[in-house]
Amino acid sequence: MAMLGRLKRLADHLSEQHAQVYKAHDLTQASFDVLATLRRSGPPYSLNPSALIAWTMVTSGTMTNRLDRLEADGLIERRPDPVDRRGSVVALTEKGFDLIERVVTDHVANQHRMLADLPPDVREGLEDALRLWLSKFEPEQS
Amino acid sequence: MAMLGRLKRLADHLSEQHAQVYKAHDLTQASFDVLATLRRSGPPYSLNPSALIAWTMVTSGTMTNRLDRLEADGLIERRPDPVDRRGSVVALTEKGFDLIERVVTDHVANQHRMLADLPPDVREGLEDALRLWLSKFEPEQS
DNA sequence: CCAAAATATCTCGACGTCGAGATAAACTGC
DNA sequence: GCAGTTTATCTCGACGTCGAGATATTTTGG
Repeated sequence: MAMLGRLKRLADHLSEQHAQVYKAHDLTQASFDVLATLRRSGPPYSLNPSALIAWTMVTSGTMTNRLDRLEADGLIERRPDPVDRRGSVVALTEKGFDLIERVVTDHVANQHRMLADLPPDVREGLEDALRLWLSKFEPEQS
Repeated sequence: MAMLGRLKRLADHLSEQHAQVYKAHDLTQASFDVLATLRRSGPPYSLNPSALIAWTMVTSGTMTNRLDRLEADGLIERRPDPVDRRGSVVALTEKGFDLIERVVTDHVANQHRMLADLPPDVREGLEDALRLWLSKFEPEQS
């Protein structure tokens, strides 16, 4: 019973920790997600909005809004898609790339720090339990 | 590493499950929290906004907004506080009380259903791990 | 080829949240 | 008593999200 509350509160605390890292670089979870997705896609660090929507699992309205802000901040660029005039291609600018490199470094360090709070055996048990429970909601991965 | 993502996704799925119950009664997590807090306070099912703010851990602006909606829906009433003219007293209306009774019933059943997905031994391990980890963020309870 | 269906993206209004700042009333210390 | 501080609540603007509904373009089936 109380476990559900604890799980949620813990997740909230962890998100808050993450948010602090983003904030130190003037980003939010939302903007980090987009930039990190572009970075993860590898050179030339560009994807169309549809792909970003699929990866980040937000609605198109939300993505438009995110891209508007990132573009205004000069972190991404929207270019016309050469092969589909309905669409566009979103690419990291140099400024955006440099920023996300730095943020990811901090982000990863932060994740290690968070996990370091947990003894290895507890962590393994937790890992297994989460995987099992999550499988009830996300049947298969690959 | 991936564990942090799983934890968050699991928490999101569970929240989503909760949200479905609320939605079936035309409530949101936000409005449920307020009504449930009032109900939990026992007769006469009333608290002032400050107390609600403390229990639900939201800002005063958020609480004003929540109360406005709940009042418009006739689920709560705002009465002047007889002993402090700065404040007011928020009370469940009969309609609000009847509603939250029903929702809580469903909510509890839903929680049991969610936990039933988990074998008892896994659950105990998870419980302990969560408690331990959470204690790093919430040092003491009582 | 073309009409109909599908797709890519944007627009817009509603909601929920925060946080800074207003307002009014109640306390506090002389 | 009263000036200064604290407290209770509300207001307001910014942000982020969703979802329904444009709009433009591409794809599909005959």
